[in-house]
Amino acid sequence: MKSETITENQEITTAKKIKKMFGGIDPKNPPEYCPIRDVMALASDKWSILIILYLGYFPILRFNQIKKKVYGISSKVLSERLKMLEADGYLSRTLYPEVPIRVEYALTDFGRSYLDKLLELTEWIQKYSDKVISNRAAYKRR
Amino acid sequence: MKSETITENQEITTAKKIKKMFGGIDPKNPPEYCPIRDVMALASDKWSILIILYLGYFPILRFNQIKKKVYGISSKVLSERLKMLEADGYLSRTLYPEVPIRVEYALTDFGRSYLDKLLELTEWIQKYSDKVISNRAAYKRR
DNA sequence: CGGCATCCGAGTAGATACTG
DNA sequence: CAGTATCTACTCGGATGCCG
Repeated sequence: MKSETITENQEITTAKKIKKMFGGIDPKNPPEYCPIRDVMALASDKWSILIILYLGYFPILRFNQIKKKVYGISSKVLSERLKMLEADGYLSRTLYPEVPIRVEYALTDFGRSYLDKLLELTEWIQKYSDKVISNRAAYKRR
Repeated sequence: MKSETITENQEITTAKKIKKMFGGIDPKNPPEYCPIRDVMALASDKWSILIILYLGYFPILRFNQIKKKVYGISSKVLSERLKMLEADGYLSRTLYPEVPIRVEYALTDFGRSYLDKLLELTEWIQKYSDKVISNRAAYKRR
């Protein structure tokens, strides 16, 4: 049957992708360290995502501007995340030694390319989040 | 200039996507609760991701099979994640009342559609994880 | 086999205060 | 303004033991 064949092909493609990935993502080799997990940890962190999204929308932002926009984040966590995101190459930090001091953050090209991927995922999640929430509510009621 | 125009268009498209999203993702309204963050929290959790990837590759898995594959996860955390992922609709849980009991987990259609999105992101991360790790090392050396 | 209950330790986030 | 320092609170994960 036609639709089954398509489905099967789709599954085979998916399986190939996953197989290719498990070389890197499978934490069994080495068991103690997996770079992909490590990179994912920062990149999928809730604060990181919001910071990257806001810098995608407002190309240049200063520390306290980000802090206001990313509702609920503390100075401590924000400065930690900014430092890590800079270290990993997602964003740039430019210091202007004026008085008072001015620091500007912006996405790098690399950061923008990640933003594109991220947007695809968050769009999907946005599209289905209501469904997920209602799934969850229905499950609780059982 | 041509390349600038393309870049600008790309930025405008990105900005539109983000703007559309901020209606849902911006935690300011309501400040106390954002469904997208909530859904993301589970969906981007490192254990959840590994579980979904393995179920993408092996269509049906039992509890202890998953536990062996997802290296390092404890029974407690695995059963928590499975319950949450089932509640949110990503996977199905089928109990066979034999002795000893048998329980099988599989992705739902919804779970598979999420897997597709997830693979796009993890492929990107896999592609660039070396770069990120070396970025990070270079940053530390400064 | 497939969990759940309990306890405990580590790490992380938040609040607050302070500084170049 | 852009952080850092310190302390506390609390969540989360791991270990263990038990049960249907």
